Amino acid sequence: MGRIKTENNSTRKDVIIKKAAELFKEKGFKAASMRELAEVVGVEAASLYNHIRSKSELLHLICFNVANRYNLMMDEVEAEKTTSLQKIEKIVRFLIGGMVHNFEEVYVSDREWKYLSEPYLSNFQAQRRAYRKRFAAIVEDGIKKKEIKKIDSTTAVLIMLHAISGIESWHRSKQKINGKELEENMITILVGGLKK
Amino acid sequence: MGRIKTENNSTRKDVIIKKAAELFKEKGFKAASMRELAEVVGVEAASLYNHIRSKSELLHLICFNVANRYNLMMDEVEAEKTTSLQKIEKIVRFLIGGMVHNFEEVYVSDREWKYLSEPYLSNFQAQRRAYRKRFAAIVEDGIKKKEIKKIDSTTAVLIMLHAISGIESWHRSKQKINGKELEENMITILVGGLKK
DNA sequence: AATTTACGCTAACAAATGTTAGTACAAAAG
DNA sequence: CTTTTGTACTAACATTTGTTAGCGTAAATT
Repeated sequence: MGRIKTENNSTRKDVIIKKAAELFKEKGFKAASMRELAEVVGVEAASLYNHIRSKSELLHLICFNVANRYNLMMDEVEAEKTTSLQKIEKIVRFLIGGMVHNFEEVYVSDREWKYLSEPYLSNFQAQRRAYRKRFAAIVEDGIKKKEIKKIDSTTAVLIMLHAISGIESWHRSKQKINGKELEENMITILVGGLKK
Repeated sequence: MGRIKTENNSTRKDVIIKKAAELFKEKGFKAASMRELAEVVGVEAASLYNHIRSKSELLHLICFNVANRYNLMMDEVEAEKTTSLQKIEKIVRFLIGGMVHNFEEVYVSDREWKYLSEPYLSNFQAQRRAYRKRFAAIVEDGIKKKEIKKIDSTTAVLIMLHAISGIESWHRSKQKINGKELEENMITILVGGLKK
């Protein structure tokens, strides 16, 4: 077989990571084998190791790529001088966008992170906790300012994050409404459910 | 080692299924091995096969147990003569209760069903689809009767189901509010987000 | 053109997996 | 007490797994 085909200025490693995200999404990290990944990439299994260190490296590259993007977004939102509800809406829209346009990667980061190996596992979990805390703080702030119903902020965050990760079902579904429409519907229900 | 200890009038098979649900929840179906399960049960791996046919039998027993309960609940709700919003509230409360009190089993059925083998996989998916359709029909009905905001019913169902399955995080969380409080908060946000 | 690097291949490995065969013995049934 | 059944054990199996070693050649660099 020939070489791994790259396009634009992505490396061969990038190609492998992309295909890995698709495979891990479809089969789950544990069930996906390196031989399957190799076949999708168009190469023998052993050849993958010219580009990557291990299977678990693939997982942590995927997970931390997503986590970093989320953290950056959160920095941006916190810096804004807008109402809490507007901040929440921005976060939710960002997350929905991620689920719609970077589906595989986000999905894997969401569902397969528990197979990360140490020290990445602990690091990832810490980042996740911190991120949720920041999100909850915004909700809390909105409650104090009476923009938002008096509810448990942790539960509100939990609902939003998981509702969004459910976009997975939307991807699978046959008769799907378009992405923009999905986003507006989700905002209506989620943000609408918070508003006082 | 001695025999598998049963209590009340549960069979040894029941004990294995229960432990399997816990293990599958913790490690994931693929990552959980029969040798690990055996250790938890207090027996050698080969001994499990005196009670069960295969690893995958365990998974489908767990999944269909949950699916059957859900279908029965749905029959009951549909038969009621109440408003759509009341029906939805009842469904949501039932689902939350399941996540709180039968956590392992429900979690496994929710996240690991894709590892079912045929023909169980197709059967399960069909039941899942049907169940969601029934749920969406109730939402649809509420929209027609102007009890509920004009939204895409499929999206509404997706949000509710996934928000509820996110109770997983609540289980993991250290400083958790109690189950009843969680339920009321979820109802406020979810049902509140639908109400016109 | 000559040399070095990148990258593909085949072959093989040790470990882990689900599962079966065959055996021994305790509990239940007669 | 005797027989039968249920259930646990050890040993072994064929596969599948991630990964490494060693080799050859095409591409890149000089």
